[in-house]
Amino acid sequence: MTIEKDYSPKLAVGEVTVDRRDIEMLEAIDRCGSLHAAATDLGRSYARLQRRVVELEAAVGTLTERRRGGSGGGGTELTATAFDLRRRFERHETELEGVARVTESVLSGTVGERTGELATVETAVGPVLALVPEGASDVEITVRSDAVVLTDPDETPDGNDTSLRNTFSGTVTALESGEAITRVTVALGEGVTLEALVTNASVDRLGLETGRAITAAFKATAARAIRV
Amino acid sequence: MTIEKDYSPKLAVGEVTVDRRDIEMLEAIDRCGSLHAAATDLGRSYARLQRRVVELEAAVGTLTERRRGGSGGGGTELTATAFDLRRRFERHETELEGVARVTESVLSGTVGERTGELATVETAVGPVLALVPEGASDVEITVRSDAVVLTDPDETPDGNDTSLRNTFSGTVTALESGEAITRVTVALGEGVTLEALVTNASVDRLGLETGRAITAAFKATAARAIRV
DNA sequence: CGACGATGTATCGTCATGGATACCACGACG
DNA sequence: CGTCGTGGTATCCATGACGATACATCGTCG
Repeated sequence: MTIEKDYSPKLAVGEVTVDRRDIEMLEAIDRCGSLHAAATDLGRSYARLQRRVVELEAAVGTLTERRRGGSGGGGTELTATAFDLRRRFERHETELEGVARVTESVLSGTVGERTGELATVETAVGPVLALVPEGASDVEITVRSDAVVLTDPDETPDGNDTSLRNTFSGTVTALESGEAITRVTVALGEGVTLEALVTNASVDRLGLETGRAITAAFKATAARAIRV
Repeated sequence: MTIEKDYSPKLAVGEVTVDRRDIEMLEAIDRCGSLHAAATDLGRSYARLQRRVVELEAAVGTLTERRRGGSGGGGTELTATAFDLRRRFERHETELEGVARVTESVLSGTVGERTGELATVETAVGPVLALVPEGASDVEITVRSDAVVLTDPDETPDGNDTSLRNTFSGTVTALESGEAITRVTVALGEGVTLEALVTNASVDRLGLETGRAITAAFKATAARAIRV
């Protein structure tokens, strides 16, 4: 049985929450030019659409200019606020989609020294600096594959001045190439692997191939732990 | 009116989708030792809980061992599958929470050369390699602040052999420090800024302060564009 | 000045979700 | 062998979301 990560993006504005359906409604209004046309286009009822627009505007501000009478009987157009809301929602949705589509690596360990929300976690492959929930002791750290940076071990100075706080030496064990992107599996030893999503250009530049020694790094702020 | 990013994590398993409420149900069963006790503890009805457990098990597999009769009248315990499902859900939830809590930077531009899902986007501060949806031309790129890596410009060789495909020179314009983490704002010029979430230790190591010249980098696979 | 097509608004019926209740089956233990 | 607290199942009802319908309002244009 395959389990797939799913999600539903929302924007919370005071009491109301804007969901995908609301955004689709705004898009239909923009596309059709009137609430009536948008309602029929979406297969929804005019009454609900109208009430929802009023609800949203009470929370977010003016989203539409609704005119009645006149040639064509009137119509409704979106305001800049509405377009802004839509862009904001789509950015949020895209980020969430990224989380759902990207693979993650899991590192198990126990929490050591802590400062604020950051803590050192002792794992099989050494200490990892990660965001750890309050009061946790045994944890699993998840690292998104699009947050893992690969570097040539020969070119990496030991005390490199970057904000990448977690670096590991490993060996490439698998490459899965797409049209522009390759998923690289790096074995860190002790049976622990880290996946990295890199461009095919990076694969060439770094000379990535099975067996190649490589350095994998990720930021502490991109590593999140859960209690286990 | 402040807009907050929200979300609801789900796991899709065939026809059924597991949501936060299901996980809370499993946790209550584990905590209370029986469906009846879990139902009263959650303020829900026994009947619904029981039916939901059956529904979930039809999709996911055996989640509980339910015994009736005996001393105490029986009881229900979770299986390893249930604990595994819970951990999986919580990892997913934590990743999504990361998206919602972290700030993002936005870069506007137009799409240039494309290979597969990757494309070069011309922005005010130069070309950016990002994941771009099919057929888009004018886009906004979002970059999560926990995906931005800061490096010392003096120590960064021009053709560094990393999988960080987007690097920019900039100046630190703001620092907002928490207990362990600092949000750094980097001005790239042309009014474009990039935010980076780094540990306080990195702030010290890199000598970050307002006015400091710095190099900001992020992976192409961590930059996602939306049509605009 | 009436027609038209849009915006507003109220009301009703339908459907899904979920609690409330009742009743049966089960099995160790006193 | 009855009691007790569990699991298992069916039925009823409240609630909310939403479509369907009906009707009033508005303002330009023929």
